[in-house]
Amino acid sequence: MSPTHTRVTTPPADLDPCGREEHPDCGIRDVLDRIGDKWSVLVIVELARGPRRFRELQRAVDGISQRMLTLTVRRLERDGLVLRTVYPTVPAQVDYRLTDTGAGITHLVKALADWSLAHRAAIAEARHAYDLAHPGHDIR
Amino acid sequence: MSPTHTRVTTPPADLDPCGREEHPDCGIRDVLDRIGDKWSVLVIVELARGPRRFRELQRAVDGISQRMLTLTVRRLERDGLVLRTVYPTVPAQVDYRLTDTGAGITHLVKALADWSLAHRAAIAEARHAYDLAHPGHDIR
DNA sequence: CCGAATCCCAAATGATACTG
DNA sequence: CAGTATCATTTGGGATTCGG
Repeated sequence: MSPTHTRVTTPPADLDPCGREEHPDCGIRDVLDRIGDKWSVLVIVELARGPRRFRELQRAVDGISQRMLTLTVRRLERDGLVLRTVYPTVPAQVDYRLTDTGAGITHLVKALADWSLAHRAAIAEARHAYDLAHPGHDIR
Repeated sequence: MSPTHTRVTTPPADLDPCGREEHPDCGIRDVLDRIGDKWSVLVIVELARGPRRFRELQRAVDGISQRMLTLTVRRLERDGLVLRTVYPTVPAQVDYRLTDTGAGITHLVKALADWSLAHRAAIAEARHAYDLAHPGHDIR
């Protein structure tokens, strides 16, 4: 039959913009603002393999500009995920390593990567089908 | 001694842009491009609580514009994470729900949220300390 | 080697008005 | 209600140059 229930949800979404009850909306924004950018995760992944110097990181991440690497590691340092150590040699030498907190995030990253690999094919297929069904409809 | 190798980077970055060896870099980019934007995760979280109509979603997510909600759900639909159903009533009625694939991603999101909540305080503190130690140094 | 400073472009998002 | 169309703005990020 047809849906007879008129009111559907319409909860008081005004109060408490964060997560009332138990759903985790708000916390999520926090993480995503931190690792959702273009490079942070890749840097974390590389650092998860061991301490790295600046140039090593730049070579490993492949494609990152000097400016973005600087910004990325600085933000990670600011959030306490990465420890930055400067050796007053000449020329300068700086190494980066994950803090304990930063190391903990690698588990999440791993889970993300696993899920992605597991569903990559399905997603690609869905996209292909969508694009066939909606020619000229550009939403990218 | 000094580094005798003159050439610095400029490697054949064209070949194998993805991850050689076994590290999962590439897959990660895939997921992040999908859920790393400003709204996708919030929409997914809301849909995880049950099917929603367009307006319901907009009210629930709180802050999202009509335009961005449209774009977000369209992309999720394209990737096969969300199923969009149009009822040819008047006025129009459309509902959105997670596909099985989309539902599976909620576990990741949950893990992300949990981690975030668990470390939120530590991160806030780290930021505060950093900002105190680096006054006027804006890296946001 | 490790950055900071500057300039500039492209993409993401927001605001607003209009429509079936 | 559920969008589409435009325009304005903000943001992310690349290229280049300079300095310790």
